[in-house]
Amino acid sequence: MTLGKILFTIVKIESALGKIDMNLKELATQLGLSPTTVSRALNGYPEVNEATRLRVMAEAKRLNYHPNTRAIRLATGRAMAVGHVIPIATRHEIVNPIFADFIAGAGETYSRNDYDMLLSVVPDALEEASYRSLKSKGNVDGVILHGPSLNDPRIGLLHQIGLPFVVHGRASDTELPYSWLDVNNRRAFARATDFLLDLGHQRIGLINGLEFMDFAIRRRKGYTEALQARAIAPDPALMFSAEMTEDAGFRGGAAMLASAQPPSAFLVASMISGMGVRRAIEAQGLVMGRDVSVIIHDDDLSYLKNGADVPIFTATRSSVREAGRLTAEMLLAHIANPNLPPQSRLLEAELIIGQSTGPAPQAATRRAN
Amino acid sequence: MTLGKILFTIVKIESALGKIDMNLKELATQLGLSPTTVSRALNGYPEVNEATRLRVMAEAKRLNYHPNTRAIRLATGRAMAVGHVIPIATRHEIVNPIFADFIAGAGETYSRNDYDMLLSVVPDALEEASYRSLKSKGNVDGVILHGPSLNDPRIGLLHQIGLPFVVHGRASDTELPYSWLDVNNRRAFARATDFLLDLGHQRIGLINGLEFMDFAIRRRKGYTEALQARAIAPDPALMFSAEMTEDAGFRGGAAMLASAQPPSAFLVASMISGMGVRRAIEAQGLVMGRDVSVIIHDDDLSYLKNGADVPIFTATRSSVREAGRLTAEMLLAHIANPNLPPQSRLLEAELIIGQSTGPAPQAATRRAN
DNA sequence: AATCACAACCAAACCGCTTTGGATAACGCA
DNA sequence: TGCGTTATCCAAAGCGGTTTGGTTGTGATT
Repeated sequence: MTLGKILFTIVKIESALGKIDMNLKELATQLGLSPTTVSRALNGYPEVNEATRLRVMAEAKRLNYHPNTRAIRLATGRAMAVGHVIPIATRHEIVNPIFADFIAGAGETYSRNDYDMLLSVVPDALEEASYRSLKSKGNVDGVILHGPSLNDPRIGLLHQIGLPFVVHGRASDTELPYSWLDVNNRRAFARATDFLLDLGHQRIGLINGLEFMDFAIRRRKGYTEALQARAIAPDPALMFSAEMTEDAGFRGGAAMLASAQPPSAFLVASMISGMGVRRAIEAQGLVMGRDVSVIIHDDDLSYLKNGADVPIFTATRSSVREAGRLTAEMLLAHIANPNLPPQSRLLEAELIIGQSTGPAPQAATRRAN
Repeated sequence: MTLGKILFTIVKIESALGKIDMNLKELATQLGLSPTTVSRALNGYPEVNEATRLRVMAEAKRLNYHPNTRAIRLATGRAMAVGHVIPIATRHEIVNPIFADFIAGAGETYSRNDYDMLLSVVPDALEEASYRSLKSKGNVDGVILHGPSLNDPRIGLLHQIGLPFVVHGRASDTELPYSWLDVNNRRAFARATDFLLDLGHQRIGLINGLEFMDFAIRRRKGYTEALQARAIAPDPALMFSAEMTEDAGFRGGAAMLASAQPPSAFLVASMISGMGVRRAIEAQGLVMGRDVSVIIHDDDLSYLKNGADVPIFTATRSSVREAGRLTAEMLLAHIANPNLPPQSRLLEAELIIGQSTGPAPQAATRRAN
């Protein structure tokens, strides 16, 4: 018998002894009280003598009593859980680092409020069924909707099945009222564009996310509006849209740089695609920040910091983790009070100046003219 | 009244009418049967006439009956859920894209088996309490342990509280038996080192993950063993250990390249740190794959593909998403049969040849001698 | 014809908590 | 002294399923 096995056995015995799993009835018996009173004592109801309450709580702690969540849920009809449905396959972009950070933020809120977070990873085609079953089986009290598209059908669906929800982002063109939290993507990209224009850049490439996603639409709008405000006609050759991967960033950037009238600056949808754009710039033998400027949108991911003290990229920054925290709080408020009218919250991104931007080089300016 | 409000109202009314929420008893009454028989019919028990079963199932579908999960859980004592505890703050490296892909894979398995996935995001200090409450409150039937460290205390804890679990990775020096699934990190890095040595590289830098993590320890072991097998003494100046971020990859790579005896090749822990290393190489005016070779470990992340057809990086590749699927399957097997002895599974990484490696340049070879 | 096995179904207990609707005793006040 | 309050506590009925321990009717067996 190895040491491992011996330890294992000891642990087994210990845990067997300790496994008298306490329940309300047992605890009540031990205390010489009724389950009713014990339940009320523990849940802070007023009709319990304060001395009794203290005695109950002490005994509960001593006997290591923890109410069975399953029973509470059945009795109260609440799930004490929030769902996040993640469709995979075609919309796989959702399994991305941005999503991970959002989840981490939301999870913090749930933990603080004793809510569980349920993640459903389902094939695209089953997404609707997934929401329905979440509701009808009573698994969750509400959900957070991720990655809304232009006129997202899920909003109508959730309304219809009566499941409280908050959208992370917005869905343009949707008539139904709903709660949402979003970053002011339009303004962020307009400001970034303005910043580049102020530096003298005339040809600015847009490396956008997929443009059936609402946030990407708004970013393009901010970009084009800022250009038009200075009487510059947006050039379709300077607009690229794809998933926000390193590879896509590279391809989009490389294609534009190879064209007859290359841009002298880029506006990029994410840190990761920004790294691809940088690679494309360097592959041309150019230097980012000197020959070509880049501004990214920085979701302030915990593992993908935009540099330590000095940011690598000039960026429009907004913490997606914080967004997760706040969105979850909004949802919990709606769950606590179902009559709450739809709420919304628009976060502003801050413009961070890093090393990736500089005045438009003369050569580039000449080329542009 | 806006169109939105009208639509909203219509939807409200519709959903109010449709909300007769069916339950077992109701369904049984409609069918003229007892709840017992209906339950058995739906759950596939043999003591039900086949014709009756079909009638029950048809009626259940017609009336849109879905059993209440909370009730099932209470009645059966099973949670039908698996937990993943994610500590934040100091060990925040866990909220990383690799984790996200693992979760996506595990989630697929859960969905297929009608299990829920519970994510608990808790502050470091509360991690132990979190496991205990998951168990005592009966929220989950088992958990998956992430990111094991050298002699991970959580393994003893889970044994003690009697919660079924499977470890993603391994914990060296742990005496207790436990189930795990891991990539053969030692062999992967040994093979990669061999490959570089075969190309003539003599000085190979290691850009490793944090070395209190088990996988990082094994990778270093593979690296040093391969060197020693060719009578090359590992040089501490060529070993760097940090979180697997782009920035850390850059710093580690830059420092080594700036030294008196720079490496002609790097072995890097992840795609992301690899991108940092590439930046460091290019910052020196060198070309990756020609002047300096790089091999990364590629977790085959869905959003961070290592190039399209031709891999950017030569890499040791192993899909972490697939690992998630398999680990979850192992756990479900243990939950289904608690007497199952500990299982383990070691996945081999494949060596992918990309554009980031080439023969050691003469200059580098001379410098190394 | 009596017995038995078996197929098909059901009543009621149970899971562990919450909550409704009292019950009891002490207290306050006319 | 009598009665309404108030403070405490409790029995029992849910919540919506599963499961135990039957019951009933029918055809086969002897």
